[in-house]
Amino acid sequence: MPDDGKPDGRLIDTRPSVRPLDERRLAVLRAIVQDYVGTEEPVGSKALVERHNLGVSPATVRNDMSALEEEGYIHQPHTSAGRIPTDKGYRLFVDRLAEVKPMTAPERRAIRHFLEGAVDLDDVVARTVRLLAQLTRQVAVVQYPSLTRSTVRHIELVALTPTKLMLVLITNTGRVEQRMVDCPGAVGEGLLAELRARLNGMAGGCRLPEVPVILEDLPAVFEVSDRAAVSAVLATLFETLAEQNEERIMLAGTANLTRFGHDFPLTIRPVLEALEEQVVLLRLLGETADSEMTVRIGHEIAYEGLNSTSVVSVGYGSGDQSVAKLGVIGPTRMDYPGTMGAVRAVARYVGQILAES
Amino acid sequence: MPDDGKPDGRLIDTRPSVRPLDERRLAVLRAIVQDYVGTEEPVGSKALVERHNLGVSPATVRNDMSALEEEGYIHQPHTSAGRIPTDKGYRLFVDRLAEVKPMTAPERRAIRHFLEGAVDLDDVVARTVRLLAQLTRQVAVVQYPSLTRSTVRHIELVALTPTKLMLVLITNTGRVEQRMVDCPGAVGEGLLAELRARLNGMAGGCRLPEVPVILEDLPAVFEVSDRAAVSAVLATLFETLAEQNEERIMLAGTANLTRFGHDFPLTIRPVLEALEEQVVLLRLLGETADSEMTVRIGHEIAYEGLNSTSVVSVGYGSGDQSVAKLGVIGPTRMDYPGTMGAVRAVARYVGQILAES
DNA sequence: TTCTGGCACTCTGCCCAGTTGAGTGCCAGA
DNA sequence: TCTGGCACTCAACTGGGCAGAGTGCCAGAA
Repeated sequence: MPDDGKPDGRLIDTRPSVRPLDERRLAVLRAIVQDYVGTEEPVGSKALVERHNLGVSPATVRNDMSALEEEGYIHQPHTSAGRIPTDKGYRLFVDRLAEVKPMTAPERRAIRHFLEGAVDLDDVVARTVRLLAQLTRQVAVVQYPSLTRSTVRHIELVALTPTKLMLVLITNTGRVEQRMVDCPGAVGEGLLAELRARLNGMAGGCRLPEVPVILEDLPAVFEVSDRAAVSAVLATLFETLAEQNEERIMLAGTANLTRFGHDFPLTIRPVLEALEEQVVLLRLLGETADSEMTVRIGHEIAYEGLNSTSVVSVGYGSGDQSVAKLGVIGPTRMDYPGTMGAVRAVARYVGQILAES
Repeated sequence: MPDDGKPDGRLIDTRPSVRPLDERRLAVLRAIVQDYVGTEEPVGSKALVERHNLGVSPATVRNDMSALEEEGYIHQPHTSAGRIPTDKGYRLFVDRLAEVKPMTAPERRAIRHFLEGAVDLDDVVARTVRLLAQLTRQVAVVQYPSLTRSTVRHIELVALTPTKLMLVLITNTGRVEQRMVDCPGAVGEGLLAELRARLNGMAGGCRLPEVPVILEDLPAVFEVSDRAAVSAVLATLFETLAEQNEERIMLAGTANLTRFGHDFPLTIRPVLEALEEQVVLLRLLGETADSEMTVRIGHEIAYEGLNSTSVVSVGYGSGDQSVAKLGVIGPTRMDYPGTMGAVRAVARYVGQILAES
């Protein structure tokens, strides 16, 4: 059989549906995605050869389209209409056809400058999310640096009344959590000072999840009469640490949803609903790979209301390690290279800003 | 002239445009508002007499409508269509024709129960705003108890490094603000303790805006060598107090915007944009009267993007005095009595919850 | 084998005219 | 002052016809 001559014959191809897509077909798919993203209208063979110089005639492109449709990469709303990429088509585009489009130097300067103006953690997050929304013209989501990854900078105890303490936990990312503690008996200033010193001595600099383990035996160090109070404080502290679900998220750019498509109310409603559910957003970001950028397209997203959207997300961190995630939510029909470029750039700069402060 | 017999003749009427509207006309206006709010469609004379038993014929109602239109209370999208209330019409409806619809007993119980489950201030606000959005099926806004009205419960200073302090301000409403302070020189533990004691002694229990006045001369009490550090701390404290624009707001129910009307994208876009501007929302709530419920309708709202909406807002507080505002934003075509009832009820219960905690 | 030009076909979208029906304004009479 | 009747207006719907974009297929060229 003449097949033998081909280096990538069927038998050794591990990507079964890819083989029939030779270079030109991929180029056609890329062109379709690009055009559709631009015009928001099904794209036909003639328009395609006019805008991109593919070097072949519309008829040829039609054949390729036919094949692409066969494979499920594009789809036709009705006979005698142009083609629209499917989720699978976008996936292929993102994986093999698109380059992340880097920000230009002036853009990068602007990002950096804007973020540097922040005065505290809240402001950093607020600025980041606004910036991201503006750059991508989509909905941006930024998660506050998470408790699990960060370390204890300081633990403070304040006596409000003899039996009522306030516990303040400060992390290296600048986050502050405070709780009230009701102690079973009066707590003297001496005990308070000792407890404060020991807490900071033992737990200072530690990762938050490790703190309970480290402090486990602390009550034993104190006088029997004081142990109840110490335990109460510890219990509250551990509770604070454990409440990881208290992770906060900030959102911006919801007005951009209005640029979603023509069939508004139906599409936009579930998205708005999803955006109000912190849980959904957290899960969305939680599924992001730690190191590299994650793109989820349409039905790849577990949450049903977001099935007509795509999510581009990435971790960001103050050092080499990521402490939280951020991302963008937009229509599946979005400018992936541009969006990915913006997301990556913003994540990098927030990381730098956090590391500096 | 025969006019003399009428007790409310022109000369003593201080509401010029109201006189010609006798009882029945007002009833017609009320009926129009009610129907339009329900159906979202222009309401005609025939439908009106069918649904409400006005005791007169459609022709009569038509005359009344004509008069109402003359006065600017209703308006016709085009000849041979029904009538729609104008902003002025809604205004009259709210002022003179509508009763605030009280919540039913089970509803009140549910509200109370739901709010009682809150664990801290954040949670109270979060629950309140969700509840309000759900009850009214509109966009709800709740302002965090404001700094200006609240008092100092405690001020804490924590040395992070010899020259870097952390200042924590705790208010009686449970709100906590923290700032970093860079001191010009090292701050000893003794100085820190004295400063802490004096700050709390002098400012504890005071209203926040009064604090700067009270502490103005504090540096003079300390050794000359320490004054720079004290001043630095005070500067940061005053800054924190002054940042009233840092007032926070929580939002819920934006998905309800999709029920806004048919002409979506145009209406909803500016609203979403407005909702992302904390400043706009704060001003909106800021214009709320302290004690009573405020209703602003359509063009009565200063911000242009919200000209097709109405805002129902009211202050709430932990005691007799209001410490913050909350409210609802919806289409001018909204159920005013019901919305006002819900807003009032929720405000009352949040107040109670805050007072208890 | 692959590409190309040509051709017939299929749809949607748009325009146009005609019809329907809700709703009005006005008027004369109770 | 209210009512019934009547003519009028205008948006919304309907159906037919037309234009245009796009396809699929086929026979012939490279």
